This record gives sequence, structure tokens and C-alpha cells, in this order.
Amino acid sequence: MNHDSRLSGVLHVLLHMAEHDGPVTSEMLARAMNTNAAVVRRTLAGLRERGFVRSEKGHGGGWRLGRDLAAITLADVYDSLGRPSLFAIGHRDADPACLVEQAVNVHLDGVLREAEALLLARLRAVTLADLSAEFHARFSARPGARSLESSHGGPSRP
Amino acid sequence: MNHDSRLSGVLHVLLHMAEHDGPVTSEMLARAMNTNAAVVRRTLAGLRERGFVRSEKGHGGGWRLGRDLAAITLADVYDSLGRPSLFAIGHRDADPACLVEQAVNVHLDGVLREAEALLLARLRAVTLADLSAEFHARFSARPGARSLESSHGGPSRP
DNA sequence: GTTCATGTAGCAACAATAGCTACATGATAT
DNA sequence: ATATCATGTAGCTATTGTTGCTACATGAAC
Repeated sequence: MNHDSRLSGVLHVLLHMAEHDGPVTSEMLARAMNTNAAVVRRTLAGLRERGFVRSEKGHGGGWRLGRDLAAITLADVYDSLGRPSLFAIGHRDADPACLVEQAVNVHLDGVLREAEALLLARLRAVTLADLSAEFHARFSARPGARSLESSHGGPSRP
Repeated sequence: MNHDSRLSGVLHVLLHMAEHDGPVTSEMLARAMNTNAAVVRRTLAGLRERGFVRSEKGHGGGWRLGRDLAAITLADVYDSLGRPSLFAIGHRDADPACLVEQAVNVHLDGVLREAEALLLARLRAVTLADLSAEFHARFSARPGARSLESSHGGPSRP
């Protein structure tokens, strides 16, 4: 497992949801992501609890956005996933007796905390509306019909 | 997922090396880190290739620093470890056909690249001499004899 | 030549996401 | 009512990487 791609995956399905009229089933979202419906339900569970998406059972059920695109930041999504670890590196021992290791931790943790603060600030500054604008710009500038066919990313009502 | 602690571990043993007169065996370093001698040799291999440490076999052998503390940055050590992944999160697909996923990647990768640049700049700015100064400050300010006994971090010649 | 220490190779353990199946729950259509 | 559809969840396996360990070859010093 190279890394945690849940944030990336959730953003992907949220934008697909936004492009689709009416609810979208886990099965449809899973096809768009080349993954499994159960994975979609599992990763969207946290967002449902916080009201960013709503789900309905039964005929005509599925997922839809619970808020406007501009009212959901990447940090909101990240938080909804349970704030998974951002970094693949870190210290061995959080509270070592060894003074040498303490000195190492002080500097290394400081560097990581700085990077984390920057990252979270950036996640707070970007909304789903920004990602959607990026997508629509790409859609308008697409090279030809082929990319529309080969991709599942076309808006449902251009 | 702060799983990869090699950078932290290597910095730890390098400072111990600096505090010790003469070569230090993998066994001694392993005891200081609560790990195994083979792990020490494995993780120090990259640093040896780049001349940051030297190793000698046989009687009286072991490891010693190959350069002055001030001439080794945290980035040097990080590079010597093979530049392992810094982040635990990332995108699912590096080059997706889906325009939506492309839009997600553009923003997410941008954020991560910014954080990575900051991180690497900080690693370049900190030297082992800085960590050593931090350690000696902590050693001078230690609360009592207890911390000297319970820790393996005391300088060999105070 | 014996001892000590590095240099590697190789394997099991562990942790986390990811993918999948299976089944219960609930809502809608007929 | 009942069949159907979709979510909600539990539980298993696969994958990928570090970590810890053993075993053994290589080389240096006594």
C-alpha cells in the first residue's frame, strides 16, 4: 500500500455527484472510480454524519450533496475521513528518555508541524467549487470527442 | 501513519556517534535505539556510500562520522535513505483519463508539492550541529542525576 | 587462527488501506 | 403484501512497506 488515497477518491466522487442530477448510487460511483460499492459507502460514511452528503435507501435512492460546492472545503472532507496521518515519516518514540532522541524529536517534529500547518491551511482554502471550476475548464478545453467517450467525466447536462 | 522512522533513527545514532570517542559498534547503537544491529547496518548503508559515515571491520571496528556535524544537513541524511515518501496521502491514479479526477489531482498535488518544498527547505536548513546544540542545552539543564542514569544519552566526556 | 565486527540475504511480524462477499435494514414500486 | 432496489456493516483476504530477527560470508586485528 503506497499511500492513503481516500481523500483523493472522495473528492472525485463528490464532484461526480455534483455533476449528476438526482441521487447517484454507490454502484455508479464505484464504477467511476474503478473500485467497489462497499468502499464508496465506507469512505462516505464520515461525510454523511457531518451532513456534507445525504444518502437514501430503496428505489431511486443513492447519494447527493448536502451542501453547496462552495460550502465544502478540502479540510472538511479531510476531517470527515477522521484526519488520517498526513506524513509517512515520523519519530520512533513520542516521549523518549534519551536526551539525544529528545533533541532529534524537537527539530523533526517542528519541521513536520510547520509542513502540516501549511497543508491544512491550503486544504481549508480550497473548496469543491474550485475543483469543479478546474474540471469545467478542462472539459471546455478537451481535445476532442474521444476524451469524452473514454472518460466517465462528462457533465450530465453540458 | 508515522511508520517510517528511519530518518529519526539515523539522526539519533549519528548524534550518539558524535558524542563517542572512537568507533561505535552497530551493537552499541542498536542498544541505544532499542533495535537490532542488522537494522543499524541496513539504514546506515546509504550514508556510508555518500561518505557521511565510515565503517571499519574487525577488532576495534565500528562506525564513525565521516564529516563535521555542521557539514551534514537533515536533507543529506534524508537523501541517503533514498528519499522515502514523505506523505501518507496521495492520489489514486497519476494520469487518469477522467477529467474530474484530473481536476482533483491538480489541486491535491499542488498542495502536497508546496508542503514538500517547505519540508525539504527546512531539512536543508538544519544541520547535525544544530541537533547537537539542542542536546547539549538539554544535558546542561537536566533536572538531576536520575535522567542521566535512566538515559543512554550522556556525553562520554562531560 | 581465533575473535570481532561489518555486509547481506532472507524471512516472519505488523499495520494500514483496498477490494470483495455476504447479509441485514429500510424504502419504493407494483 | 411482496418483490426489488439501495444503503449499512461486518468480516475476510490481498497488497505494500517498515521492522525485527537469524544466518552466514567477508575482512581486520589480536
